[in-house]
Amino acid sequence: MTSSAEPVSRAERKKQELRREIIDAAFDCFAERGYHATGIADVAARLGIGHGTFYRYFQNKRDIVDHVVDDLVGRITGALTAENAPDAVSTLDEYRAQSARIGEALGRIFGEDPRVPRLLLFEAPGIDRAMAERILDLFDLAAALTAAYLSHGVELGYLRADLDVENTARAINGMILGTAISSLRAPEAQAAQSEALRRVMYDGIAAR
Amino acid sequence: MTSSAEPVSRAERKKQELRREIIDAAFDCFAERGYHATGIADVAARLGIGHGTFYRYFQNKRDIVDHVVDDLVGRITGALTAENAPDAVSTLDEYRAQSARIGEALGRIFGEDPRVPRLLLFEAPGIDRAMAERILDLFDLAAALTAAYLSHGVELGYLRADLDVENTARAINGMILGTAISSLRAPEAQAAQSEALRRVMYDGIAAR
Amino acid sequence: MTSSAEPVSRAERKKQELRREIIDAAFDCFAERGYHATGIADVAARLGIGHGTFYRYFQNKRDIVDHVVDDLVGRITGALTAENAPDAVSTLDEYRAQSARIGEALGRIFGEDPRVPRLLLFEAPGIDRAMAERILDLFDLAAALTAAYLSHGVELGYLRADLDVENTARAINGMILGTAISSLRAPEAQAAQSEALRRVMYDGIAAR
Amino acid sequence: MTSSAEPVSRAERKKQELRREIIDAAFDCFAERGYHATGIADVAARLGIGHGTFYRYFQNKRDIVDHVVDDLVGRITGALTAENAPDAVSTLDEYRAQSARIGEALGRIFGEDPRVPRLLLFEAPGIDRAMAERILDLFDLAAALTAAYLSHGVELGYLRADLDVENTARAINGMILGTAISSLRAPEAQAAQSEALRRVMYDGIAAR
DNA sequence: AATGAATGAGTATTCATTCAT
DNA sequence: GATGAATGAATACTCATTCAT
Repeated sequence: MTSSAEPVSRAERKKQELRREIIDAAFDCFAERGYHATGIADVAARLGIGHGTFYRYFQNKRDIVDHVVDDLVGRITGALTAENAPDAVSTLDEYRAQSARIGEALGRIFGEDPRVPRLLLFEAPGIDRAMAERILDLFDLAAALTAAYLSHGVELGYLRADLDVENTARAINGMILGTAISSLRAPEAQAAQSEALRRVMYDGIAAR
Repeated sequence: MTSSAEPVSRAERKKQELRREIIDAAFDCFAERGYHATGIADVAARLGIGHGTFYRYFQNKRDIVDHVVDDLVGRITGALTAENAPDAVSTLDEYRAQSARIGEALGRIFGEDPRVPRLLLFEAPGIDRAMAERILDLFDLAAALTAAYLSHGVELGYLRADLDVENTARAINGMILGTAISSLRAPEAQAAQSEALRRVMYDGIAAR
Repeated sequence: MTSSAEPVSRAERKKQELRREIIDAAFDCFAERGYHATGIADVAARLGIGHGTFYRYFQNKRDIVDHVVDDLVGRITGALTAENAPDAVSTLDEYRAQSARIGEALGRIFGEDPRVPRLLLFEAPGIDRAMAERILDLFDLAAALTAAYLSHGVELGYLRADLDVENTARAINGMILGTAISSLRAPEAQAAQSEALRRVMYDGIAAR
Repeated sequence: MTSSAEPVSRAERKKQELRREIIDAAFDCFAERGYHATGIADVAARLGIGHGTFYRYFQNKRDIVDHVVDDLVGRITGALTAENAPDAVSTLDEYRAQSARIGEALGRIFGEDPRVPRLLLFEAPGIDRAMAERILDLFDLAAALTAAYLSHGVELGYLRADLDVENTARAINGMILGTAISSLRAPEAQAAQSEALRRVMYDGIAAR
């Protein structure tokens, strides 16, 4: 009765905790051994729980990977909202600072843990058509965000007035993607990569 | 014995032909239904051959996908060599023409048949670690080629002298990758994509 | 300790009540969805109790179905004893009246609720050998009762003196069985069925 | 080329043979251990084949039991057609002879191998609703046949003119059913059972 | 050389039962 | 006493691969 008013009892909290742990363990397994090579038993064993327990928390193997991706997508979109939302800045200085923050945030997410790009870019798309579509949705979402960001830059007069924001957004996201993939093999090159990306973006490659 | 000197007898030719057809059929299946969802029986059925026959031409399921990827890699590197090799040009005009040719060729390969990027980027990396490494190798190769191309551009004075060719190459390849992925959903936007890519590359996005 | 002498305390009564409800719920489930398709969780959910609670009242899934069958067998034998016991009548008129009463009673039990024949004839025998034997025991019991009834009829001079009571009893019970099964699909035909059964029984089908 | 005209090659014949053996083995298993207690592996092991082979011949476990039942139904209807068809006789003597033949045939099918009634009456109805319906269909079919047989008897003046053929048919079939069930425990009583059945049928049980 | 019948390793999933709370 | 979270034994089914014909 004391804490019955709170929406979460201790049992409920325990439950959410285990749910979280299962998602994490599944992420580990899928990223390390691959979705198809991972059995539910592997995920359960990693947590030291019975594999029947898994099915108390998730419908089936396909279900968990959706939640794993949800989780990653949440992390990424979290990095691109709030203070980093396209319209959260209004001066050039702020714009530049935001630009740097976004780069850093993405760099941290993708670069710190190579399992993130591995799962999202290498494992997920091959799971099935529905998942491939989810990843494409994610690219579309990212393109829309970047486009909004560019539009804002054009409005501020910071970027070229004739910029094709939509397609340029996709090109820039492609560069970020390339950085993420590079980081799978050469994590140490990430800073230089980001710098190169920024230079291409702002200055192009042509001699003046 | 009579014709053992000749590299290819009629039987041998037949054999090579079927081998080729199996690779193509496997490509079709893998790209359309996915590697794991495709059975050897599906590939054989598409050709109207017995599925036992498959094993007379390829070791196993894993073997064939390697050959499918070989085939695609060959097509891509083919587009980037000969007249499009990094050092095949020596004037700015040639350099620009080559640049356009490469863009066109890649656009054709990736854009004309969405199954190519789908297999190479969405299916292959998730098959297993070895295949993921192959795809990363492919990215490295592409980066090396692009870097050589950029170096040449710098030497010619066409590109910025302080260009970080290695990392810029990866950024540019990332943009190409982004274009290829975009083409999965919006093939009609490809031309505009390429144009945006080129403008970013040569001019950057900043207002002057 | 205080009321250990009394056979039923309030708690004990509660317990018996829930026990009864579990049996009924199990009967419902088994008859509607089938024994194998029914989970203990289904039975518990129907009562709104936790499925762990089930095991405080019954040993296991196999145990409960025994009790469900017990219950039905009790209902049936109840209809065939007391005033309907084979030797409860002594005149032809009483015999006839008893005959009608038995028919009515069985008709009510089997006909009113098709789940009774469904469980007893369709579900139970397939559960396992032991249960099949129980059902055969039930047939034997019914045959013995009917045989006693026929013997009595012979003694009263109401039935043919040369009647093979044992085997005729089984034949008659077979007809009742047939009626019960028919009622699964055509409950409305039950009265006509019973009439036809009686006519065959008493008059045969041959023209005179 | 020699025998390519024949619809069945040796391979095809082999295939049909194994198919037949699987049905028989499944019948054995289902009748002896029960449908649910029987695994596909059991059926395969009984034949000394790999259990994967089973799936080359039947869709799934549910599929095979349908074929087993088909087989039994075929045997039974076979006994009730041709010379035993309701309208295959035209004189009283023939009618009686046919009656005896049918009794004999059914007695042989049900009595010789107790696994037949066990599977059909004890196992099949509890498998699932669809199978229960099949069994009810079988009862309906049998009732229709018996009714036709009785109608014919009425026309011939052999049976009571006021006979309720439909319901009487079901009563009679019930007696046959009773005999079949009895034979599970007392196969030796079958002849006496049949005789009692016939006497009830033709003469009734009442004293004259 | 081609075939496809046979094979069985491998795996996702269910559900009766237990037991700590 | 009641609960339901945890468990893992059990099993149907798939499909890559082999090999006799």
